[in-house]
Amino acid sequence: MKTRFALVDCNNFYASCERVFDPRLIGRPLAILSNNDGCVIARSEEVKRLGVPMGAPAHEHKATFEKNAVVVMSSNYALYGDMSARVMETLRPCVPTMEVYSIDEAFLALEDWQGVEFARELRARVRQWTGIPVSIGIGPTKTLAKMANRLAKKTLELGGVLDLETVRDMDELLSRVPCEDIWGIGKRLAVRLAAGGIRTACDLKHGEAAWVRKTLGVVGERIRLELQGVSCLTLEEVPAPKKGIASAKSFGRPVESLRELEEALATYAARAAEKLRAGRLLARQVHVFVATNPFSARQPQYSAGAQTALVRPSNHTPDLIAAALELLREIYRPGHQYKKTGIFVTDLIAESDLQPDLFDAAPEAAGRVRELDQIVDGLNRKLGRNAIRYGSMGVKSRWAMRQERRSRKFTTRWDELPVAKA
DNA sequence: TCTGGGGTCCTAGGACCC
DNA sequence: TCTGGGGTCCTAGGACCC
Repeated sequence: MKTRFALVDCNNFYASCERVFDPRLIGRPLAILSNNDGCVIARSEEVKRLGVPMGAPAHEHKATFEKNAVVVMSSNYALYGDMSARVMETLRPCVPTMEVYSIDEAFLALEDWQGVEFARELRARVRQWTGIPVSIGIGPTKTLAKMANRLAKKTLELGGVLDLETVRDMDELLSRVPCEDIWGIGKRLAVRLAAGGIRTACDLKHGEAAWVRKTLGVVGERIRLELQGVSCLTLEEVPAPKKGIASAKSFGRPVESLRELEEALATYAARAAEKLRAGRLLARQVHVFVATNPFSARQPQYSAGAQTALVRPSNHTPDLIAAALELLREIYRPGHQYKKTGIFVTDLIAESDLQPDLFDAAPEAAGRVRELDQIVDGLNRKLGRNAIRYGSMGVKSRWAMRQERRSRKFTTRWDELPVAKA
């Protein structure tokens, strides 16, 4: 039995989520912005056709947006995360195994009989159950399934589905795919390949093994084999345990005072602690960084980081805040216009793997600490993020990111449910 | 004026050990 | 006066992904 992979990818995912809950957006050009309303991170087809590239700074395209009546929205991750879960749960029972690859993509392992017909039905089912349109690419390796998916999305006549088994001349097809469109090859590697005369997926597939290995390392060699149909990347059904958890954000406006940096960093540290607890993990290392705005050429630049080990692995909010603020005071230099700060916790272990320590607080005290965290998490889930917070996180948050046009949390908060009028 | 956030994997080089 | 080589672990930096 030969293995075949399908890649299911939601079309313009964030834009599609918004359209499910506001049908007036259907057919209108729609752009979704990153945190801080900074970059364009999702575009409806209409916006793609206007030539606004992925990741473009929003302010550079303001005129295009105005001229074409583009609806511009802030991103709403609570909504997208929940819609993603619905899509994944729709797919899961239809195949023997699957890997959730990102918020809007899943690799499926297919049985022999599952081909174009199956993919069409699956596509219709996801559309009907969740409102989200998807494209499906099928191939003998993950890299080829990914490529099939891109082509399915781009070629309207295919109806959103392409199985490479139905393609007669693979080399002809591969010769129309430039290297930088191959999964795993970015701009830099494409330049290196071009220096050796390799410009298309077909060139790479037939490239000389030793040269590819030397130029791109094992990563490139794997891709070359995958293009030949030799599967090197397996389906990761169970997600690998996390190695680190980050929480970092740019400010809505520049920040100079230590006091405000501390508030922001304490807020991110609390968020990191919350994520640790959600995954039943403890961190041993805490890294902190600050940076000025790298795009601001006229201002003096400063960026710095520092790290420390916690006395005992922890996911308790005050522990992380204390460690983070101490590091911040080490690296803070007055007189700079800071744009960003963040925390990164690493060296993670499962709560259940913690070795008891001779000097640990009495068990009942540790239990109370855990209970306090659980109460805070519970209230914040119910009342909204940071409804209950530590004093060091501040109240006014003048540094908070901009999010001027966010839709409601239609599916995850009772008080933001959509209202239907009959 | 305005340029995201959260991850992964690989490699090279240094420290250290035997 | 002579002064190895192989293995492992760690870290920083680069490249990629969505």
